[in-house]
Amino acid sequence: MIDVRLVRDDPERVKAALARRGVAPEDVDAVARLDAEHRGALARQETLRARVKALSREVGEARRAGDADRAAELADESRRVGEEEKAAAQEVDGLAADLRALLLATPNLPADDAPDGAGPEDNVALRRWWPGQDDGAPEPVAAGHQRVPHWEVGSALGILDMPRGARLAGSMFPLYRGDGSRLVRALTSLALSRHADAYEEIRPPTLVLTDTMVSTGHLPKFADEAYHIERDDLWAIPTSEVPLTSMHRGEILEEADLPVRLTAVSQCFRREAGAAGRETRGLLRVHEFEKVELFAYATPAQAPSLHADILARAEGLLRELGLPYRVVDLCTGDLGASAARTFDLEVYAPGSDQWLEVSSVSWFRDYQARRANVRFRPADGGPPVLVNTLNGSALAWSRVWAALVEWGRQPDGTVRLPDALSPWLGPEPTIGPR
RNA sequence: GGAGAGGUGCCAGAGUGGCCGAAUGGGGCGCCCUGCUAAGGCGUUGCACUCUUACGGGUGCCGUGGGUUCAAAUCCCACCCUCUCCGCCA
Repeated sequence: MIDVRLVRDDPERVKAALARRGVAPEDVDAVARLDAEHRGALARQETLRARVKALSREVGEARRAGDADRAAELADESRRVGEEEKAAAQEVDGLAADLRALLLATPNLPADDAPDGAGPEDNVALRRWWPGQDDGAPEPVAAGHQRVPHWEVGSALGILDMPRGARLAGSMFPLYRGDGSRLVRALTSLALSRHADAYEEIRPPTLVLTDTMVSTGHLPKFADEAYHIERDDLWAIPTSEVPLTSMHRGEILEEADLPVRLTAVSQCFRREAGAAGRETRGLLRVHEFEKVELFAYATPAQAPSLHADILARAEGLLRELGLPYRVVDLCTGDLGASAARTFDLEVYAPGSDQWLEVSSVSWFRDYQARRANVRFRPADGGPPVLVNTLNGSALAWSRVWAALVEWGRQPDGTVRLPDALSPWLGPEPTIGPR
């Protein structure tokens, strides 16, 4: 949620910033108008309320003084004012709800240095990396034996069983088997151990309350994208960013304790409503996947270096895994609603012949913290200030799994995996036919 | 799931429907005293919204949400959470 005060004090700046991501200026005007109406109504209601309280106090005083007539008279007047106050309060509540709904639907202001653009086609590819690049190796060209999509490799080796996953849960719910399953586990272990130096490991709940989903901005706008368990009114998290953002919800942290750095592994659930066809084969797009997340609560001053740290760690893992990737700076038109700046990491998968998004590293400024009400008390003792939140995947395993299997496929059909996974899969890890 | 107890400020812990944003103690912070330390003395100690150029006001918050009342931490209802016992269970 953006700061309504900013709309109040500098509407032109908000309009200019939001125009970069396609929000009409009238929408900002509507917020400003509703805010003014709300405050006017609030002032009226509070004045009436103060009058009721003053009269009530006088009733008590008159009673104690033994003046029953005077007391009855004052009580009558207080009742009358109370009726007015009740009506005024209703108006205030209505306006407040409207204002909140509008603010929740308003996206974050993009960072000044986020590139302008209307959609994915305007994203800026910042850099590419591939194994051996530093030593002058040319960008790799996939050989014929690597041009086999992972769903074919997976079923040939018996490590990925999409048909049986579909039997259990419907399409787009993968079922990993044998070494395929071990590979997922190894990737999680690798990532968590790499982040353990600075990030506290968390195992959050996978099902959360509505408030928790609202804090990150996943509700109310993207309700169709999430699985909802109606009977208990719980939501399946689309990413552990959701529970991590709410971990300190409503708290006032000490500046000395910042940054708070967290890492978590969780299952992630996405309905992917409307998605079907070529883009969804195999593991390209699934309803459930496992992901290791990096997350930080920070002061505004700390935020940029943490954004860089999370990105560097995600890239570091891809380099260890030897997967060619590119870093994409999302343009204002493609930025998620809550984010001010986002870098996507995309891995090239030769068999699927696609760049696959395996991480999204975002800086939210105080947009999420305002919803979640997470603040810190400055070391100099001033009033509490909203924290900044940042997060990024490091990494999402379904697509990494796909890319590893495709790049690793040998002419004989076996799959050679990176040595970084040896601690969990043994020396020179290779997946052969069962 | 059943029975019982309880949820008050940073912590502990009082609280009769009006004089309670809340006693008291501890902690924190500031000052004083003491050569230093300990002890002691004095003071101070929430968050949010809102009005005002400012000084300074107003409103809300005693688990959450409703209700009763001229007036609610205090009475009523619902829900949530914690604890104890029982049941069930990986």
